[in-house]
Amino acid sequence: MSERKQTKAPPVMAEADIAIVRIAPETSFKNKAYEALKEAILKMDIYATPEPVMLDERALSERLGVSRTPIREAIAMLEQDGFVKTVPRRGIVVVRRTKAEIVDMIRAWAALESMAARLITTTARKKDITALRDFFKDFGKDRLPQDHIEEYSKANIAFHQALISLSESQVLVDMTNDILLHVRGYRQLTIGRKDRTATSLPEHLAIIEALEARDTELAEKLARDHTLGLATYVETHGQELFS
Amino acid sequence: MSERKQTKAPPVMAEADIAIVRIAPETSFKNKAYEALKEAILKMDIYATPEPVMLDERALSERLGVSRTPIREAIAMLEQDGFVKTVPRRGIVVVRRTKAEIVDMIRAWAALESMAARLITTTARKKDITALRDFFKDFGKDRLPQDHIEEYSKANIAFHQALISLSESQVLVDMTNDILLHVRGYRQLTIGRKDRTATSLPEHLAIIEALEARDTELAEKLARDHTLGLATYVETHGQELFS
DNA sequence: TGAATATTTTTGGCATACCAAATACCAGAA
DNA sequence: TTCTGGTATTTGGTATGCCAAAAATATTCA
Repeated sequence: MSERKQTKAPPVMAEADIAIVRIAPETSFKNKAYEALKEAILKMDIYATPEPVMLDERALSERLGVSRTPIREAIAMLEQDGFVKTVPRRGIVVVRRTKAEIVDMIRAWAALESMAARLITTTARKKDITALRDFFKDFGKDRLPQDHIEEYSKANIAFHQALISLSESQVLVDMTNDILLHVRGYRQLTIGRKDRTATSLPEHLAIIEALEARDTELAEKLARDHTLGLATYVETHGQELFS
Repeated sequence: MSERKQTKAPPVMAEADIAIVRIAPETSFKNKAYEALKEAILKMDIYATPEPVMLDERALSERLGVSRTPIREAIAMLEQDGFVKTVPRRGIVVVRRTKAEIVDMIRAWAALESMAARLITTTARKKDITALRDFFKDFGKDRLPQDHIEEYSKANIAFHQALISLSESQVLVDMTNDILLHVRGYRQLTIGRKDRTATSLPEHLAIIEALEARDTELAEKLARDHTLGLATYVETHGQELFS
């Protein structure tokens, strides 16, 4: 069946062979609204005000220039993600996580990253592991992380994401990214990262070394303890912000 | 402010004290549809047929006796869960996971349960840990698990869920339950559980013992390896079912 | 007869209108 | 002034109708 069509009209097929990649399915308003709202929620500082942050369907639909229907579908999606919660006849409130939830999420993250490390020791290529050092090539004894916090913080997150990607497990990548999205806005987390920059770099390098040495147990342990350390920091120093 | 109201009109307040429990918020059609569709999807055997399973909005709305609007919102939610995928102008297809995805999910599960075990060794009460044995009290040398597979399988799942609950981390509980929902339908998983019943029980008991001994590292390792064993089984014996 | 083409049907996307519950607001009574 | 009742408004929930793209079907022409 298929070969007949292929060999049929060469001149005509020629233009069909050109990079037609099933063009952008022109994302629907629903998805556009979802992305827009998600970005807006992640951008705002949820923990800045004592009053709960509310969303209004009609206002949003007017704001984004679409009807309420796609907006409502987008909100249903965000609710599944755990970013908002709609209360019938009351409104849509942006979810604020408690300190305990944040700590729990970081622990889950530690578990997943630890598993990623384990997998990496058995499957990743040497060169890919070594490449992880590049994220920190701009830091050293002459250029301390704690003196360039913003820059180091970005390298830090990039490193963790690259690390997990090396596991070649899309599930682990997706789950940890999800967690990161929920946790990023928590102020104490950022502070925790800053306070820990001094010990952070050596720990990262130790993890890389264990991975290169294919020391499964050690890599797993180091990765776990590193992130678990952040959890402990937040648990100890973080204060409960409004309920 | 508050005490004044309390001491004001006793006779009137008397009737207000009657069990008024903020009646059931009567779940919306959207949520009812979500639950109904989710259950239907989980109940059906996705991997039984080569052809993709499709859903039809209009058919569903007629079937459930509601309009398309709540149906569409429910489907948007299910899509976030990863149970279905809607293709514009094509239809809504029930997602079928590949063997690799299933294996990855089981590995993530292993990571999370391992972390739960770790937490349990430091926080759970002795009696709660010991109570885990009850799930298997009906099995022993005189009544082997492999001779009562169905019964043991249920006890097995109940044990794992109870174990994770002991961590007192709602995040871990939710994440593992999610994974379980996605993985349960995969036939090779069930077969794997059956083939492994013989070694399963001793491994479970070993985990419980490590927990009771508050041996963090050991409990963590045993919990991890136990579930990782299932992942390996599926990876080795499971066959790719229709792409 | 077969393939290109026109037409009908199907299907998800979106806008709009209306409903009912919850709330906010306001006027009148104590 | 304060409390009570009632009314107007707000807000999420749902039903309907129409649109356009894609697929399925019918039709026409060589």
